[in-house]
Amino acid sequence: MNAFDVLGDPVRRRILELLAEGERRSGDIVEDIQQEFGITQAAVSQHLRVLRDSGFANVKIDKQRRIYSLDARLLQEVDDWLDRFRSFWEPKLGALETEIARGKKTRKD
Amino acid sequence: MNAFDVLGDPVRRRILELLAEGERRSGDIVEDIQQEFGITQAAVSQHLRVLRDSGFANVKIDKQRRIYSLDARLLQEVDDWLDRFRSFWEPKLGALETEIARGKKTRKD
DNA sequence: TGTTTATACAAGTTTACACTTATATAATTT
DNA sequence: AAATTATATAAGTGTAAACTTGTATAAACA
Repeated sequence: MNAFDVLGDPVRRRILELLAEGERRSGDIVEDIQQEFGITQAAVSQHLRVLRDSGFANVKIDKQRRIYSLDARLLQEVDDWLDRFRSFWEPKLGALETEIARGKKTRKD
Repeated sequence: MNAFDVLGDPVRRRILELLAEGERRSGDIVEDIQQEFGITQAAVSQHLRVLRDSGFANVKIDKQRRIYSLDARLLQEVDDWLDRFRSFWEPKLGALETEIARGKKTRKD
């Protein structure tokens, strides 16, 4: 599943938003998502699997808990893809200004 | 179809990339996409429809030609959504610097 | 040790969507 | 006017994916 397909699902986007605030136990995520979307624990778990498999999230096992955290690399790739469209909405800046400001990886880090 | 779902398809992403370079006739797009993806004219036309309907593209009729152009607003929305994740890859900047550089619509323009 | 808690996985169902071929519509050319 | 070109639409099909219910696994607790 490509990054955009993963992001296509509102539940997964919400999970990523939650993870943007920090690590979270699977159960907590399940709770939040059930509140908002009314789906089962199994369904949430499957979304978490997609996020793991696609590279958007990492898991740490702590006894019988699973601690999920965000892996932002694919989101950054999305951000990079958007570069070619930015001229449509960003004011034109000097090259240096832009580079400084956007923290562009001039050297692929 | 939400913005991310629209972007989930590689053919549609490619069409948007083409449109980022400027307006294009349907037929030209069809040609390019057929080269790259080997799908029929009908399939490309359907993708163009999705792009129209979802708000990613506008069409101008010129005799029997359809001239497609990019509507970047939804892409900007995606960009805005990414804001909450940027701290994961962007160096921390002063607030003013950031605002200047990213062309933030502090005043909804 | 038996029950509960935390989580994942399996199997089945439904629906959406990315295609295909075939056809429609309208402008253009011969 | 007939044939061709440019494009869209219609109808049908296969597949993927988002769910469901039910079960497995492993740790925690009583």
